[in-house]
Amino acid sequence: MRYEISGKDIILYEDDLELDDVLDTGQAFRWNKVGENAYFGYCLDHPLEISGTNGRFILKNTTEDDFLNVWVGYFDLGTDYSALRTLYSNDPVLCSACGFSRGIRLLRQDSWEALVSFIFSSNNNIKRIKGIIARLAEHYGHFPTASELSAETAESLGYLRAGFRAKYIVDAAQKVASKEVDLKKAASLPYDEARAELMKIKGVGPKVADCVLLSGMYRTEAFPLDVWMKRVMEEYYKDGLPQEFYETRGIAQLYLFNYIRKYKGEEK
DNA sequence: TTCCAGGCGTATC
DNA sequence: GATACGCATGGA
Repeated sequence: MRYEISGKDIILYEDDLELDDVLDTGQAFRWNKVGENAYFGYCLDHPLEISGTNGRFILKNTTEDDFLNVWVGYFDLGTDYSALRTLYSNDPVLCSACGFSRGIRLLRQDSWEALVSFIFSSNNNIKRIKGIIARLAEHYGHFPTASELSAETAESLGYLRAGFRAKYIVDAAQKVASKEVDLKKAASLPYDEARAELMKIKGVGPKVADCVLLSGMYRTEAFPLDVWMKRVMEEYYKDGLPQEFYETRGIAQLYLFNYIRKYKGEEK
């Protein structure tokens, strides 16, 4: 990663990044495509318009402070994804998946934002998830805190059209606001304990907990198994994923998920 | 009309 | 602990 300041913009040079691979693949739900290789979206309440491809990107109207304090972390620019793909290339299936979408990275999201987002993702599709979250942030004028949402009820959240998930959001907000579930502490617990802690929240099962751990707490050993990944495991990894990938299997999952969803999704 | 969507809670065995 | 089933909503 290398960058330079150009007027009010930041120019970012990063070979292992494509915006379509990270911002439009179901990792984060607050980005909208505003042109070819161009997106507008948010990390919590930090807005960003970013565009570019093939190793060169422009972060429009971004200060160096915001770049270093928010976006370097968000896009995980301190991690060498070429080295990860070299590791994964020891496995034939992962090797294909890495070649299929080279620009994938793990977005390091805020844990609360990730928790809310992935509760909404349950038995839902990406388009609707994005709509629900957009209505929520628009209603408050910012991404609401747990404390703000803890005063809501399933009924008062009716405008979200979130269906049965509204009551889960209220439960999450109340438990996080009261520290009954302490997201900060959970982030540093051993994996199994952290997962169990998150699953105290109604609407958070194994899959949502793993998504929050991976995307919201940068626990790369978390390995979300959704319907698509279950197909991958049945088809290619009947004996489980090779142990050598354990520590970063969550990132391996991103490549595999994107591969199966696009490749197999278009097949049927 | 029916089915499905990055699952989960509940009931039942 | 494993396995069915319902669940809000909206698009295909």
